[in-house]
Amino acid sequence: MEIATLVEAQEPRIQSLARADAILSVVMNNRAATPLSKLTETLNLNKTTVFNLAESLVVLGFLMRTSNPKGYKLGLRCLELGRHVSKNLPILELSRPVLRDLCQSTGETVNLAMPYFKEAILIEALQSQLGVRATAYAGARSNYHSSACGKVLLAFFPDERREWVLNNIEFTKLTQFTITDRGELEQKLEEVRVKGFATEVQENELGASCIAAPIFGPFDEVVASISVAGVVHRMSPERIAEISSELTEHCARLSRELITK
Amino acid sequence: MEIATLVEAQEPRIQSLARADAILSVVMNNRAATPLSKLTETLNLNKTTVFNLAESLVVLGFLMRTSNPKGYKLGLRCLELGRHVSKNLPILELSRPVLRDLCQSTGETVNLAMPYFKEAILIEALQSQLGVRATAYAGARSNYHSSACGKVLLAFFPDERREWVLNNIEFTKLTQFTITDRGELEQKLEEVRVKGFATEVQENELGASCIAAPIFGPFDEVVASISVAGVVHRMSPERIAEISSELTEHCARLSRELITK
DNA sequence: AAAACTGTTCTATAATGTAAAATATCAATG
DNA sequence: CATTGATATTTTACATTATAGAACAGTTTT
Repeated sequence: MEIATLVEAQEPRIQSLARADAILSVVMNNRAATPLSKLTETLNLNKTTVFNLAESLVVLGFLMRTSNPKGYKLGLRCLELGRHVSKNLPILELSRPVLRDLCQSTGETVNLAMPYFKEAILIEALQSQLGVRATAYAGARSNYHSSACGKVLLAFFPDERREWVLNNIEFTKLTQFTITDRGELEQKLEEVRVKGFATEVQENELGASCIAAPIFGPFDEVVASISVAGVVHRMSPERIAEISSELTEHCARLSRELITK
Repeated sequence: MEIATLVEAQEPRIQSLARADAILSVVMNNRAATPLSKLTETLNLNKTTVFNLAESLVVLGFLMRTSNPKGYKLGLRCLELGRHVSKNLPILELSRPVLRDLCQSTGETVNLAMPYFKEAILIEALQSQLGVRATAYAGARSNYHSSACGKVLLAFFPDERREWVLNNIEFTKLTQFTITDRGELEQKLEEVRVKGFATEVQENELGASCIAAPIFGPFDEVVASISVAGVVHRMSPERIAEISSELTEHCARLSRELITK
């Protein structure tokens, strides 16, 4: 089977890189500074191993040491690299004005997402100015099975890639409305392809509702999606229809612009 | 409040991490996608070594493979980590409105910088709306000896750290006005400490001029600096005086807010 | 069609990363 | 203020892993 040769299914060839990356993940997911002890126990690795890796990451700028409380947190090298990525993402530059427009016209939170490994990742997130709003932040990951922006991406992936994702993700139940059955999800994805956009009502988070449309690249591949997220009671069927038509229009234009670039 | 320190002088303990980081640097500094061959020749490493490292970085998301032209570019994992850093930098959140204010009131480009290793790094950069403007982008590094935001940081570092920087940086001559003599720079830094802010006139780039003031943390350590950069002919002595007083005021307030956090 | 170039796989080996033990540092408690 | 316990480093020896050479495959150039 060729599925095994998908880049994403492979194991990293260099062990220490995989471990260093795991350290960064743990540090990232810890609100407070992460002490060495916590790292070793979560990663189940030898003290010295983690210590040497972490200290190297400090020297390289990926981690910083904090002294009160003693531990590690993410360093400025991450920021440097991250900024370079966003600076060189044509889709991001291209869609920024669109995101602003949408945020303005709908008053809701607007996100730009791209496919990652087993999740989508938010590249940009403009917060609604309303008091009660969907909260999202750039850099956050978004489930393929429960979020609107994830579902559009998944729906329009080439079959092989969609298969791979469906085979590899866990259908985590986030609310009572989350789709946890693969067959059911595949059916919904078919609908998404027909309609040209995806919706999600409290499947990801209670009280929140979301609409998303796809952006295609020069080879007709989905490269990103834009989503509008709001509080569920503001999202009447009429409003959803309204927003989705505005959204799909914008996304279609962005796709065209991407092709001519 | 936690204070973070940089361990700058040491070598990374894990070779493969150092090499992976070097790969990321090369890829970052290449405008176009970087092919394997270019990586191996710039790093002077064996083909296979670089290949294994790079492929691992792909699997982990730090790099992406491009097919036209064939090569590597930075991946979304960098973005994910970078966003997490900025999301958790209190100084950034705190100063964002100040940066906006300054950008509005002066009409010039405004930057927030933090100390990195042998350079400062721009955490945020708000571009002036004027046609002719100083260009800067978040994630970019800024020299300690030639930029205003670098010089303020350096000026207010504890002696030991300033010593370390002065001993380790190269005084690269960027324009005919760049200070390339250590003694001269140290004298200027003394002035900076007396005045409370730093200026720079075409030392970094011909035609550009810059003013910067320091932000202090809870232990009276410089943690960041804000700079206002503009085209040199717009920066008359009077205007510099004007801007610097506004700037130092803002920075002093930010310092106070940081202390009480 | 051949040659030159770039990227990838295979394999042996030495160097590197690893982990155990020893030491040091710090915090908490009697 | 000593004593214990917890956490963080350093040292050291060894085994595994990363490495590089060689062979192979896949492209592009001539």
